[in-house]
Amino acid sequence: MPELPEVETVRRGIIPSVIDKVIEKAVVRERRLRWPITPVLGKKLCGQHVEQVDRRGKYLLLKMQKGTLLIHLGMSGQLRIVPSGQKPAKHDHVDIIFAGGSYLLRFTDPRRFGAVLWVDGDPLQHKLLAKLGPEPLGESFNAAYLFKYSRGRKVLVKSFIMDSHIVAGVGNIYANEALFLAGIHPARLVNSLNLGECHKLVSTIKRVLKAAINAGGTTLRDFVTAEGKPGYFQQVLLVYGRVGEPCVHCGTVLLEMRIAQRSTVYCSQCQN
DNA sequence: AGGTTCGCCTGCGGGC
DNA sequence: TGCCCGCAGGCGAACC
Repeated sequence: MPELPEVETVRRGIIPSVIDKVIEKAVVRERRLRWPITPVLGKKLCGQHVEQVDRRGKYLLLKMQKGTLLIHLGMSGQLRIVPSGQKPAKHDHVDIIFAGGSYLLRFTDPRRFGAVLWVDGDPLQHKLLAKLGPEPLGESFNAAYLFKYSRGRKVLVKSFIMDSHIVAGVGNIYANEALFLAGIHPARLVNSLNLGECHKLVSTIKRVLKAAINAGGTTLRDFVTAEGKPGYFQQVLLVYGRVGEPCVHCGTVLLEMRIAQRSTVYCSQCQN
């Protein structure tokens, strides 16, 4: 599952190949994604070129002259640059073909939780983006912000930091990791965090995301880069996927619980 | 309105 | 070997 660092890695990876390249056509083989791909996608893209590739949370924004292609990789999505001759495989749903190019941009997504949407006008006003919280790596996501918006909220801290309306793009893996590093139990009511704990949590969220981006988006088993290379898969995860194994800090066996139906791994000794 | 659960999907691993 | 089952989960929609 691509998390924010993986999406950022993809963004950086495709930039050199897509910027200023004129799009000849789009080939859509399967339009049933999270939302159906518009039948006019090809018409919208034809003759345009990508001016800029931005990211908002886990959404990629390919900005063109007449609008923006909004892409989400969902659980199993990939966005790769592949040679023009490469035949599409089973779950290769969309190809974006450049005029006279020797390669194309291919969207693949076995589970089809992802999305490929055309947006006319300002993409930030699009309903999927308009209500997103601040970027986790941005300055506006800070201790004061987390403290302020958590007051009076009766929700678990893990659910809170995974709420995209609070902060955009913190997924399950990094929520687990950040809470461990912050020494905060995932099932704490967010309202019970003091300002110091908010500070600690904000800084660990930023730290784990930055470290993963610097490592090239490597934490996921099935992640592939824009070049189609698998991630380096360094062992950087301290709690996620390590239930039953010893805590790297104190040696206590890590426990698992379900929070909002998502796997939550923590150290009962280090996280309070 | 805040909080919780649902549903969309396929691949994979384990049990038999 | 092959089938069945459960699990994985981002996130908007629907529900309470």
